Amino acid sequence: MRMTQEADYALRIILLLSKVGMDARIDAKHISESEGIPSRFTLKILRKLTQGGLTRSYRGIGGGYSLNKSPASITLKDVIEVIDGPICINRCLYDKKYCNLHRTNTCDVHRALNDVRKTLIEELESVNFDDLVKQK
Amino acid sequence: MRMTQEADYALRIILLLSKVGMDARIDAKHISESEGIPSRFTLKILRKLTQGGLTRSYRGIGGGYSLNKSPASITLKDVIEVIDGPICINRCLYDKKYCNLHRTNTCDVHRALNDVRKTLIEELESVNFDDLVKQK
DNA sequence: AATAAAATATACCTATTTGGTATACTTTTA
DNA sequence: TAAAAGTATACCAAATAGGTATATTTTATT
Repeated sequence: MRMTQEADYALRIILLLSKVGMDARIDAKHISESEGIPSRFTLKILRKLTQGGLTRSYRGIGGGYSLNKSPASITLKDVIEVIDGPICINRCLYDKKYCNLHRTNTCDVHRALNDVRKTLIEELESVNFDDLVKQK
Repeated sequence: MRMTQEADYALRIILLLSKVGMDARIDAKHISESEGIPSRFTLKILRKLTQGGLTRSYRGIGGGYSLNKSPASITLKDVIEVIDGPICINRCLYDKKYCNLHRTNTCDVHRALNDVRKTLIEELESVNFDDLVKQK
C-alpha cells in the first residue's frame, strides 16, 4: 500500500517550488541537489510534472522550472496522480475482468475497498501546498 | 498506491470462510476453485493467514482450513497486514535514512503523509468481516 | 551568427517485487 | 498403512520501479 518513490520525490519538488513562490525559476540541478534526488531522475520527474500541467519549463540559458499553478490549487492527490496515475488500491477496482462482480454479480470486497479508496482520495485532496508551506 | 494481488485474494478467502462460519472446515482446493485463485498460490496465502493467527489448519484426510477468530473480530487491516506487512504509504515513513527529518530536522511531506496514513488505517480498521457477510 | 546552458525526447538498463510453481516432506484419519 | 490433506523451502518468470545514456532542441548572451 505504497506510492512509488518517484511520487514521493515529486511531492518534495512541488513543495520546494511552492516555497520559493510561483515567480521564481529553479533549474533541475539545483532541485536535484537540494532534495537529494538523482539528477537524471529529477529531470524525468519534472517532465511528467510539466506534462501534467503542474510545472512550467523554461529552456535555454537561465532556464529552469517554476510552478504553473498556485500552491493553494495543488493537492497531494494532484501530484501523486500525475506521477503514478489514478489512485486505486486494488486490481478489482480498475480491471473488471478480475472482479467477482463480473462473474457472480456481487463482490463484497469490491464495495468495501471502494469506500476505503474514496476516503483515501478525499484525504489526499484535502491537503494543498499552501497549507504545507505555511504549517509550522 | 495499491495493495498486492495476494492481499486482495486473502480478503476473498477470509470472506468465504466468514460466510460459512467459524465451525466449517474447507479444503484448499475448494477455496481455490471457488475464488478463482491458482491452487498453489492459495496454499501459500493460507499458510501466511494461519501463521498470522487468522485461520486454523487441519492436516490429513478431511483436513482443511477454518477461521481462527470470529468474523467480527477480523478487519480489512488485519488481513492486509498479515499478507503485505505494515500499512505505510511511502518510504519516508518507515525508513528514516531517506527522510529529510533526519537530515534537516523538518520534513513537511512526512507530516502530511503520516496524517493520510492514519486516516487510511482507521478506515481499514473500521470494516470487519461480520459487516461484510451481513451487508446486502 | 556562434556558443554554451539549459530543457526535451527517446530509449535503455538493472534490481526488486510480485505472482506463481515445484519438490520433497509431514501429519492424520479411515 | 495408504491416501488425503497440509507444510517447508526454494525456485522461476514477468512486471514494475528506479535510475541512466544519448542525441536533440531551444534560447540568452556575446
